[in-house]
Parts: sequence; C-alpha cells; structure tokens
Amino acid sequence: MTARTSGSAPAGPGRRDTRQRRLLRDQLSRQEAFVSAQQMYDDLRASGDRVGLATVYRTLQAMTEAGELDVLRSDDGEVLYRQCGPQHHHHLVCRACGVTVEVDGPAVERWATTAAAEHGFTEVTHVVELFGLCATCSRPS
Amino acid sequence: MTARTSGSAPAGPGRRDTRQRRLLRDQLSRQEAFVSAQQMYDDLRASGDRVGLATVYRTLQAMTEAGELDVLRSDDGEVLYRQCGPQHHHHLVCRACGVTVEVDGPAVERWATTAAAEHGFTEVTHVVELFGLCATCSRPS
DNA sequence: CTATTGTTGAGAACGATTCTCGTTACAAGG
DNA sequence: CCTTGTAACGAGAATCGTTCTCAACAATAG
Repeated sequence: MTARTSGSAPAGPGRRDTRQRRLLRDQLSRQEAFVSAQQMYDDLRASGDRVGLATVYRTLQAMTEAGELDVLRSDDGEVLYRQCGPQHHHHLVCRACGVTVEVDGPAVERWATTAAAEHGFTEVTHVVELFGLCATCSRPS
Repeated sequence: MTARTSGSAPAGPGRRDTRQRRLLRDQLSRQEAFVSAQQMYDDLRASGDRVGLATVYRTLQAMTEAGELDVLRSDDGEVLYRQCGPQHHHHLVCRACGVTVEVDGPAVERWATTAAAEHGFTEVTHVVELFGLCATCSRPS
C-alpha cells in the first residue's frame, strides 16, 4: 500500500496542474467574449499548442462546475464559456463581435422572485441575457 | 401550363393542409408544457399516427417562423416548443413536470432597454425565463 | 527513484437536427 | 371527376457538437 493511507491531503480529481489546463486558463483570461469549446480548440492549434479536443471539453466543463466560468448557449446550439466575476450577474452580449458586458439588475431579481411566488412556484432560478449590437458594431461602415 | 398563371392566390409554400400538419397542430394545442420534436414524434407514433421525423422537425420550425410557437432550449440541448399567446411574454417553467405559465414583466422590459442603452448597445433583444417547481411538484410526498 | 492514480488524446459512439431525393397527395383548372 | 404542377412527405444518409473508451502518460507523494 502507498499514498491514500495517511489521511492528510484530499488529493482528489481535478487538482493536478498540467500543461493543457494552464493553456486553457490562460486563453480564457485573455478572452473578452464568450467562446465555444471548438473555438478554443482551433485557437490553441493555430498557435501551435497541441491539446486534445476531449481535454478541452473536459476542462471547460470542470471549470464551470467549479464556478470559474459562466455558460451560455448560442442560437445554433453551441455551448459558450467565459471567465466572469463571482457575484451573480447577467450578460449584455454583442451579436456581431461577441463582446460581453456584465450587468446586474436588482429589479429583475425582485421581479423574478415575486412573479414565481404569485404562481406558487418554489426553488426558482432565472436566465436573463441581453443581446444587441455594441457601440462599435452599431456604427455604419 | 397550369396553376400559378392567373395571379390570384399566392399559393406559396407552407400553406397546404395535410394530415401530418393537422396532427401536429392538434397535439400542440393540447399541450400545457414545452415539448421537443422527438417527444412529439414518439407521442404521435404511440397513438398510432404515422408521421416522419423530418416532417415533425420541418413543421415545428415552420410554425415557429410563422410566430405560432415559442421556443426554448433545455439544459441538455434539445429545442422545446409550445403554443403561446401572441403578445410578448416570458415563461415560468416547472423543472419537474414542465408545466408552463406565461408571465409578463414590464419592469424587465424597461430594465433591459435601459441597461443596454447605458452601454451603447442597440437593437437589443432579451431572453428571460424562470425555472422552478410548480405548486404541485413542490408538495412533499 | 518508484509507485500511484489523475490526465490525456485519438478515435469511436452518441444524439439531436438537417439534408437528399424519389414518392405521395393537396388543390386549382379543365 | 380527372389531370397536373408542385408542395409536402419520409426513410435513410449526413452533419455536428459533445461525450465516452481505453491504453499511454505524467504530476506528485513517499
């Protein structure tokens, strides 16, 4: 018998510091917009870094479960990820370039709770996202 | 040459009254909850009605474009449809049984418009959905 | 250094949705 | 009614994003 016997460090899954995870974390912290797993994969390959597609999916998923990323689903079904602040907030996303602004809306939170209660619903969560054209993309030519 | 010559009835695509379309329309009008194309397909087969899967997808899509259905995407990526009122509104959906209540929220609309404007965004649309447990599903045993 | 065990990655498997294309059947005209 | 043009169907193939499998690998404790 070795390790695992002396009950000191939990040492469970998801805590090893690997090259792949570093690459993904770095790239995410440089991103302004929401990006898909496929995009991250392509971008990494483009910059010469070799990471398996499965690893990209796995890592992104793990980070999401760990609360490090926010998730969004694009109209065509792709799952998009983005590194966000820890407090509860919503997103204002540019349809054209993807740039995202975090916005909060106390009014919305209150409305959601009230509306749900009025109909006898409990354990309510809400999805609120805004889409539009950012200042830059709004400008004509 | 026949038809199409005397410019009277537009008679374009999407207006033929077929058995399949009637079946789908009927089933949707009986539904309280959001349902997926696959579910509709299974339910139809279960009741002995034979309709192709592709037709279910096509019809549901067409009805959505015609503004007859509201669309929602489940957590696991399936697209869900539901016959809804024509005015703008949001949904309060039961996570357990799927029952849905239409709710409106003037406060939310205002907030969305304001928040977007503050950041210079234009042509803004929003997605606002509430999920929870309906009164029935909330009850213990 | 060595053993342990979380990680990785290539490719297969999946599941929802879309496409292809020969067949079917509305519905307007004769 | 019957003929026709063509919209609509439907079975199966093709896409596409995502997940699974499993043998090879590598971070890390002792």
